[in-house]
Amino acid sequence: MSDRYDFKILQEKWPSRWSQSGLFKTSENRSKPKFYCLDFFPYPSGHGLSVGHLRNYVPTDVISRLKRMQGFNVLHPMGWDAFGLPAENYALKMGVHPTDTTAKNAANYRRQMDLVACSYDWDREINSTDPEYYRWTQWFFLLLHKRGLAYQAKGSQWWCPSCRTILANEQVEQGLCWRCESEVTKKDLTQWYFKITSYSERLIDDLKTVDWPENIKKMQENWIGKKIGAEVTPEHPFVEMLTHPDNKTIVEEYVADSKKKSEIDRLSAEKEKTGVPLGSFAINPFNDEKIPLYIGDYVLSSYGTGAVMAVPAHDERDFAFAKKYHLPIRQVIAAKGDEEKPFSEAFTEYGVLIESGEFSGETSECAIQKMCSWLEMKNLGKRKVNYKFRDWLISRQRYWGAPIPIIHCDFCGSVPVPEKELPVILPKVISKVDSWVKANCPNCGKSANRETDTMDGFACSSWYFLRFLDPKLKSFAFDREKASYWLPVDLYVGGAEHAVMHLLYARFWTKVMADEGLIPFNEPFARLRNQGMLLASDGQKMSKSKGNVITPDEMVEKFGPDTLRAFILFLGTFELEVAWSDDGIKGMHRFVNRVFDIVQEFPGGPNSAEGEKADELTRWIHKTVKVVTRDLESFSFNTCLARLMEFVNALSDFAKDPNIAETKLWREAIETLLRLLAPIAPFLTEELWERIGYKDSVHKETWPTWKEELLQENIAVVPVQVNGKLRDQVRIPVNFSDDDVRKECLKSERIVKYISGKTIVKFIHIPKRMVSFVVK
RNA sequence: GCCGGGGUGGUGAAACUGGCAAACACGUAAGAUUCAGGAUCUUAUGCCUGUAAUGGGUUUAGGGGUUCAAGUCCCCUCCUCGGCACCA
Repeated sequence: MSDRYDFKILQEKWPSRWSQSGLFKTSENRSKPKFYCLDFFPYPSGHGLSVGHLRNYVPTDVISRLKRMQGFNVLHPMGWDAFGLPAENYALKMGVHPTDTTAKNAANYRRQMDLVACSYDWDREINSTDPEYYRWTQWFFLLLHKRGLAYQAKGSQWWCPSCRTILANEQVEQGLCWRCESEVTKKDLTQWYFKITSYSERLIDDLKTVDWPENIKKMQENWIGKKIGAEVTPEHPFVEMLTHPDNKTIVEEYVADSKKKSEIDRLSAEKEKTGVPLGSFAINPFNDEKIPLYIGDYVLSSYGTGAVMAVPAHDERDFAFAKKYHLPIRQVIAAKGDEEKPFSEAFTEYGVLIESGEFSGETSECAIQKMCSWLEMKNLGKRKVNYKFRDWLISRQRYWGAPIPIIHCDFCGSVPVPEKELPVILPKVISKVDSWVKANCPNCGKSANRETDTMDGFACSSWYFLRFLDPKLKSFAFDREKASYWLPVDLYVGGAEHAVMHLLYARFWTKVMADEGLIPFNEPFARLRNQGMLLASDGQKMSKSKGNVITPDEMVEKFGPDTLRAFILFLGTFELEVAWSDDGIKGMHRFVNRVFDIVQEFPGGPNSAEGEKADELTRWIHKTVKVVTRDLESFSFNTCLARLMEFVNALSDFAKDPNIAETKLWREAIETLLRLLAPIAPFLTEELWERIGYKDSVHKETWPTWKEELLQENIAVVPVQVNGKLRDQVRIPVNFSDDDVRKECLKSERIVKYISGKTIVKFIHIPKRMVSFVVK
């Protein structure tokens, strides 16, 4: 047997043994506590995985392995969110059916995940494009429909010309399509929506109950955009109704004109605001004054009622508009104490009301409340909560998706496909096939047409975490009893780019399921963490077109899976973006080899170790167990590796001493090292575990624990400051009183040098940390 | 504009409730080994200064403050990345 670390031999040797013993199969042994560790549902792209993806999959794998060793029942599954455009476009271009591309790509992902030893339970692999999967996506559509949460409406919506489909609001980022980054335009179409807005309150409130990164919670909150104001009758001024006959022509021209302008122009904040008078007036209920009505392009039709009371003196946009059209600008709020100050631009801050009748003198905050109450009292209006949030548009004008299970009947309207007829299976051919579209109305039996739009892919990922519990179950989407055991997901890891898409949609579906009584929880993901992006060594994003992609395949070939895994963890702070380093991975390879050599060369012996050095090694063992455990649990993978490196550096020193290296204590040290390293470097540790004499797998070992009392030292080396400057380090027994410490410090010449001839004004002693003299 | 994250050596980064700034690596330099290259090992490495030692000074974007003590807390300014953006 080779006495060098040869990862290629280990890669041959171990995987078959592991799969034979079923090491990573999830057990349903309910006597253990459970841990559900999940990755975001990946789309298996034709490019395969890059090392960047491993920043997601390696940490979750390490945590899963840690939790297994800690005695948890771990569910760590993987599956494929495989509906989507690339496969469809590829099919159109190359004539290969998406089913085949999808299967091929998924198999490749799985091969690469195996390559880096991800310990998924592959018996639970799922694929959203499998009819046995999407039948349940369709079932959930029907559930939403039944509960009045799915509806059709015509409206102006985002259209991506490159993807040739409508998108939901969340899927447009800075005017660009989230997937292909094309500029989006608007289009009017009748579309299916899910009424996610009726869950706005709960989607905000329940954020308090989850352990998620603050910024993701904030993004969701901002996206929902709750705001309280007053709504004053009339509630909806339709343009035609309110247009005075004399102004009809110019208003119509204006509306036609605005429609021609591109979305980009209309959205620009700097653009000059335009509008035309309707020729009619509204009455301000507060002072009975006539207010001219205008139609303008800077008021959003989709927010609130689509009509606003302009306040030119206190809003920059209204100010600009009023100036342009010579409308009166009346100041009613002033800065406190500055009420007489002349006024030349919009004053948008809160202040004190002036010239506002009975409300004059009130602060803005109070006035808002009082004026709302005043309106409500007089029955002229009421407090109103508004949200920026829009309903989720789910129709996609694409082939490769889950068909919306609806039949359009001329007589009965849109009729849901009966549950027992699910799944509505996609036609084999990528085009509208008459024989597929034609169907009988489930209601009246007359001939009717199927809905040809498919569902947004985010529908598939809104419930997939339930399917893993029992992926082959025929009778329902998931096993309800298992759901109450396994869920919610204990740890969920993926990229921050899904902050307001997938994560919001999945939360919404979960709440609907809870309302239906299907599940006993309201939030699907208890703890969420986002990995940072991995850039190429040139600091740019890895992309095929730039030719800077690094694959796990080439790195495993060069350094093996253990080194690659450890390096991915060591590379940088988990949440932050970091650039790949070719030199860095060599350093990690050195470390892995050092571990191999030291364990191999010094397997320990029967002697017992005594004395100061033995105590020191004992402290090292316990301290390392403590910090490594803490670091893994807090996602500080980089410092975790640093601790393990320090430990190995220290062991290298200890090994030089035969009074240590041939003892049982040394044996304990290397066994502890192997256990701690097992989740990170599964091949290396398994091989060494065998070589030091164990028959069974290191991955079945229990996670080491530490004894707090064994990491205490009797003597602490404490820094001593004089007037804030470090002057010496003094060895102080930990049980010394403040006075003893003071005396001990004053024995140091280096300290006395700075104190002599002066008086000690203050003496501070923080045990084991710091001594500080203040002298004058 | 608003919201959120950042700014620490040549590089990636550490630093728990304020308590030795720069752990752990990479890189670099010198030495050992080697026919050579590579690999490995040892030592040094924030900056300035130096009488060379157990020396002195200085340093966490910039400025001010609180404190015996500040990367960490408070105030102001600058830069940067991400999200939202005519939401009245």
